[in-house]
Amino acid sequence: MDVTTIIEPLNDAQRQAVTAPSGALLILAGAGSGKTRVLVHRIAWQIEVEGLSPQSILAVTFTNKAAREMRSRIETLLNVSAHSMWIGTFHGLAHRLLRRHATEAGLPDTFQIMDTADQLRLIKRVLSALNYDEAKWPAKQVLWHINAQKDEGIRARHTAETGDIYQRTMLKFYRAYEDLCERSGLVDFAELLLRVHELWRDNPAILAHYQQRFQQVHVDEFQDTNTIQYAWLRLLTQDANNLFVVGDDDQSIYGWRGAKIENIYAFQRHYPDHQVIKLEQNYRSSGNILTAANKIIAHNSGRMGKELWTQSGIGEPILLYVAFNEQDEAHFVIERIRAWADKGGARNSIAILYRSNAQSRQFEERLMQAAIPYRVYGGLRFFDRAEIKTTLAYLRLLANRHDDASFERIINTPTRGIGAKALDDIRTLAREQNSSLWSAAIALLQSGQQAARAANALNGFLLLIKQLGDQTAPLALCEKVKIVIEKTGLIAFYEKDKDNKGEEKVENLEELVNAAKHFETASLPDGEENLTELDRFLSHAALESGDMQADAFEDCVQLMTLHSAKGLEFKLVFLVGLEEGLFPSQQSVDDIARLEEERRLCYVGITRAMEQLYLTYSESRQLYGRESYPRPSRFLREIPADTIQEVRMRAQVQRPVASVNIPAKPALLASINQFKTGQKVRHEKFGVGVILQTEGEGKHERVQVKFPEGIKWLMLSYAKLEAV
DNA sequence: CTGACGAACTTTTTT
DNA sequence: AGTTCGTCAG
Repeated sequence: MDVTTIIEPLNDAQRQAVTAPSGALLILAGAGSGKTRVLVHRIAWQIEVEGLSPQSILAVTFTNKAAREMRSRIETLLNVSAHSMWIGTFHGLAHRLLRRHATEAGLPDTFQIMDTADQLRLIKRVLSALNYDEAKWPAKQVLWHINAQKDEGIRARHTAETGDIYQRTMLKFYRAYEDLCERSGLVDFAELLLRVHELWRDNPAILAHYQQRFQQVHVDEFQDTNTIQYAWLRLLTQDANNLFVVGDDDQSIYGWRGAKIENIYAFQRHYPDHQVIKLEQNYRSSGNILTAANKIIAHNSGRMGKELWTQSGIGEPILLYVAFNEQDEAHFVIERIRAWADKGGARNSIAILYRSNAQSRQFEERLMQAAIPYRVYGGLRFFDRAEIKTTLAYLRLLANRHDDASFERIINTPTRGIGAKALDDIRTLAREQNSSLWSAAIALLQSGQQAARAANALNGFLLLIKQLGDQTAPLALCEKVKIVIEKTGLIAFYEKDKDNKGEEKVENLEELVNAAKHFETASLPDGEENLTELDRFLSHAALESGDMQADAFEDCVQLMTLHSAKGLEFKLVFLVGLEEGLFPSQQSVDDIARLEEERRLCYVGITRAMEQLYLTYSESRQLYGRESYPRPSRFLREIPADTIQEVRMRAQVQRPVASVNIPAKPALLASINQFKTGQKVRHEKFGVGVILQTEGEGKHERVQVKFPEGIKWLMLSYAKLEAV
């Protein structure tokens, strides 16, 4: 293979990164600077030029999608199968390692992975078993606490029984939860990572084996790694310094779920001989967009420092639209989308980006009205759907009778007359004899203490599972699935459910059979040879919740949160709802660290745009059922004026009734002389109040008024205020 | 076990 | 406002 294919398409900085000698490398890759390309070409370089064998390559990503993309791009570039390379997510790779070394890691061979919903179910069980009131100890909070501990590498046994009641109680939950997981053979997502860390830490021989095997370790989105993930990487590479990480401190937007930007600084301390290479040339956006992005992010402190630039010229100005209300905002956006499409622009090159999911509705309604096809990201994924999870729970119980999370899920789904009472008895007995629910159910039935009807129902369930087990044992995976959905009555259950969703669920179940069939042929066991096909399928389902299929290739306008937009690019981007309290979100405004994360989110949003960026905000917005009059986002002020142009549109939407008869001019005049701090005013809805402060001018002038029911910001040109 | 009513919420999401 | 979740009666 010709080496020029690898280095020819690269710019200087990229080439420097790709061809750097082995060692600790930190690639600071700005948005749109070709970071995946660098990663892919680096790996190709190591194989083709440095002569590394594909087996000695490890590449870690955060999402399955990123892993797939990297693998396929390497295959395209090298024109060989990348099968023998370890490319995957942290969780996927951890899973693989644990399957290989289950015994050393202290896990049963057939351990299964549970997702967050399963985990929550188990925690609820722990809480009720320990007799704690869920109102006072919300399961969600306990889950969060346990995961946070695991992400920091802390086990229950590492924590001393000191501290306040809260700490001690949480510790108690943590301990009980660990016991339950152990007994059920279940492992949550955080546990996968923690276990591998412990496996390597406590088994020098195993660690040495992998240290030797993986001559080069590559990490994508390094700024998103949490404590345990970084600790994992360090164990693997600390002696050889063979760690190649790519990341962007300015695009760290997952601090709230444990990601540590500090890992970037820690990297520089831990690998003293490291080299830093910055990728600052941007191949995505026009000059104005980059200028705005650079200026905004410059307001953050403690950055590594990076300035994006482009050869492609200034481009169109960024356009700002100030809407009366959220309907007007949506209307404006849809008009511009229509204009873009009329000029022949593809709809799937358009994105509407918002801070919170709730904002999508206005846009969906308008798009629907305008008959423009659209797609909202972030819905339920395939393996997360209730009917799918239920079927999987049956399969899991077939694979392992002591899987309590699954047992609970299906014991009465579809309903078979096993009510809360019976389930409670089973739980109590399980607790008393310290056994799984399955064993307890058998014991309960044998004790003969139940009412005839309850005993009958329970017997029916146990029998069903036993029969299914016997019947499906010799069958192929997809036949197993087929039998399960038929014999359990799930199909019949959903067919009866005419509430317009039943039909879809039946289709999904059939799709699951398909997925199983596909899995039989597609999956090559590796590191999982000792597992049954069913076990492997179940792990696959847990680790890969499955992108939403279909629609993806249709020519649709894309609607998504700023978080889901990371890594994507669109010719035309609408960044909407730029208002204080929304973006930055209310919860972030009085904490500098969180505010800076919001700013990075804004940076991410802006840098999604290739050709045209629209920013919008609304002067009034319905929020939690109340009318609010938010101030424009501070981020707007951080964008240089010469890159922005305000769009004036004639009102095509009715103004709110309260303001329809107020001509703009008089309101403006009135605002100059009439209202001052300390003055009393009357509002038709809020009553009499006192002005606390004023701000802005002309159409944008607003006053803060203290009313009996609270303090409000009011837009003078819309709120009908009378002097008292 | 279903359905209805009322209370309590309400940033972001992957594995 | 709209949704979800838990409790209560039937």
